[in-house]
Amino acid sequence: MLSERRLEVLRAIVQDYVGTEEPVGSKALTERHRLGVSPATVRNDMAALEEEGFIAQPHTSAGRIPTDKGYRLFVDRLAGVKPLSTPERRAIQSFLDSAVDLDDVVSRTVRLLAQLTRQVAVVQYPSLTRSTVRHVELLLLSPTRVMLVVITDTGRVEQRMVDCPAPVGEIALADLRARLNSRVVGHRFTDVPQLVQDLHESFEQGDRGTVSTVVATLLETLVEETEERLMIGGTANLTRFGHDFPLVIRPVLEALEEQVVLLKLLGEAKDSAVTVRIGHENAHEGLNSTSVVAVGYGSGDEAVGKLGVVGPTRMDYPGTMGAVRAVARYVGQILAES
Amino acid sequence: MLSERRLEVLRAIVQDYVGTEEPVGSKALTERHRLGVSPATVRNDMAALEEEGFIAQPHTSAGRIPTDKGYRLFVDRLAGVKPLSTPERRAIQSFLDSAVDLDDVVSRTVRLLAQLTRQVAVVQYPSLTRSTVRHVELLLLSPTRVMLVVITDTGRVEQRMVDCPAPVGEIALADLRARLNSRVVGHRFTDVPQLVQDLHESFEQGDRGTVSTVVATLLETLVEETEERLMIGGTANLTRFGHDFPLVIRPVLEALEEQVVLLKLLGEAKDSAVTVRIGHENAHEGLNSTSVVAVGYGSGDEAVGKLGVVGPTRMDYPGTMGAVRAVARYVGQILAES
DNA sequence: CCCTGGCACTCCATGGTCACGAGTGCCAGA
DNA sequence: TCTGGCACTCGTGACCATGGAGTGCCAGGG
Repeated sequence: MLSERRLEVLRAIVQDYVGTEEPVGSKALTERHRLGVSPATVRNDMAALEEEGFIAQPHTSAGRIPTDKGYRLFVDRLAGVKPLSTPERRAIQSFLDSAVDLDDVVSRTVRLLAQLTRQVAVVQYPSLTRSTVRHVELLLLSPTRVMLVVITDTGRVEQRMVDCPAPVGEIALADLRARLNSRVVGHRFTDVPQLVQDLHESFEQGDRGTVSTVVATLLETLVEETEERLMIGGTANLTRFGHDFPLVIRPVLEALEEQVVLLKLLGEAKDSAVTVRIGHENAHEGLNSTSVVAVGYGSGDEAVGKLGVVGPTRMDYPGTMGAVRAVARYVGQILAES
Repeated sequence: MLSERRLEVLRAIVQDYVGTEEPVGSKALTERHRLGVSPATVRNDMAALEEEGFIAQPHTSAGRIPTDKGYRLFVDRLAGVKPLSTPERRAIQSFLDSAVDLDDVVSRTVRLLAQLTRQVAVVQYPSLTRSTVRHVELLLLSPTRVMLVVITDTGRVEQRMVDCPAPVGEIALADLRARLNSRVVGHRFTDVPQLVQDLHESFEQGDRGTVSTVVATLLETLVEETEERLMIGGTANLTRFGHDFPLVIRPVLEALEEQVVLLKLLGEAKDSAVTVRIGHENAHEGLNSTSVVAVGYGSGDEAVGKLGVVGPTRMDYPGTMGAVRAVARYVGQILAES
């Protein structure tokens, strides 16, 4: 067990190192923090902390640097989440309020997060897996060409062209439209497949091909729509990684271009609380020297998406967590309103 | 006027420097290239080339490095466009052929360009300024809520919700739909505003508010749709910038995040021929140590969009130009087919 | 007139030495 | 259990010497 003071020393080390980006020694520590003990005592504490693996020295006779484990302890037990100032909150709100559509909300959120945290921001588009169908529309563009439009309860609209195997008339189409709607309206995307499974059976032989094609396209559209997309920004902040950054930055950039990796990363975050993954806690190798701070956002109690930032393990955790949490809240509000 | 041999020397310098990334001296040049003259002669030529501003030396008694002006001459007069190999072409084609929709085409193109050139790729979405309206659909979702759907001749579909100032009936809506279509179908986006200008006048007083709202939303949609968007990729290749890259990379990353800057950059490219902007020829300051190779792509003779790459001025121009040109061609083909 | 070999000069890069200072570990004493 | 003191370790930066690559210039030859 670590004594109270040793934890205090660890906290001081983390804070100083985050600020100066340089290994911190016992003397400097006692000068910058009111620990009430001498450097020699701090040295003993440091030795103990190193023994436990919370800090390390780059080389003998250099100051100490927090390890991933040290940051973990710091985040879990020593640091709170630093709330944003009132002006900051106001700025966030007004910036997000002026968004005109979903794309705009997401892109503004990314820029906001990047600017607030001075790190790389990642925002997942709101997931539609829980969306329901509000209306399905079919338009006859030519005898064998139908446009399929799906409207969701979130106000999102998707459309697709359908080439029919045989000419189709307005009347048959109206019939299909009506039956389709009566079956799927109000239901979740995920339930649609079984709801329309045997729809073609209730049609005449001649129209079955068309019905099947339309239904298939509808299912395709819904599946594709629930695919998760995301937006990133603030990559210029990667230059803040530190001196050795040429080596670090490449795998990070590569990881950032792999949407799959990022989605997995965000997916690991809990919905409700800010989740922090530090250094090697990240499964992806290229991100071993970065930390990911993420949280879910949503209009109600359920998260409809996640957002977060990627930065050096040496980051201001309380501030970053505060910013991420605040942005997630406001995004949730905005989405609930629209 | 520069003699033939001096141009040959410049070409050799550019080629060597691009390959080695180190200042090239007279002796090394004569060894690696069959110039048929001695180092001393080359030195004289170099002095002349330096006098004219085509090359420079980082410090006295170091080798020479091409200047922006030197690269310019190289691109204009000394280097051809290196065509891709047949396997490369085949790979491009099959990779692009498997794209399923427009977004996919663009994203595949970006990845392709980045991989082929090993540089940062930028692809502009096909512009819709020349598109025409194929069909306008209005759907009554609730008494005061109408969905507006616009279908373009390129198969693209856009939709928007309209909140009407007063309840509207199916009949009035059908009327509006018919008149709207008869006016705008087949016309270009840019012509639509004046075509629908006085449309509301032919409606009864009670419906005019709705008509105006719908028309306004239609115009909004078309304007927004013609807004230019783009996609970038391969930012990990920024690490190939060279030793001094920490200083160079930040402004480049910043510029890449500014869509406006990039659009302007691409906009400066000619439609039909591969355009190269070298170093300080780029208006944007952050890109003063980069070169931009861009070209328009299109399904017919007209360009519907542009694409290109951003890389260090020290780049393989013939190869890059070849790749950019080839990709643009195939993208044009793909778009023409769909 | 142009090319060539020779020569002196410049300057960067490399590597070695050295002193300094920050930081540590340990120990004896309060 | 804390503290002050002390010896020790190492990385850093300054300084210097050396080597080598490259240049500019000049005189001589085709």
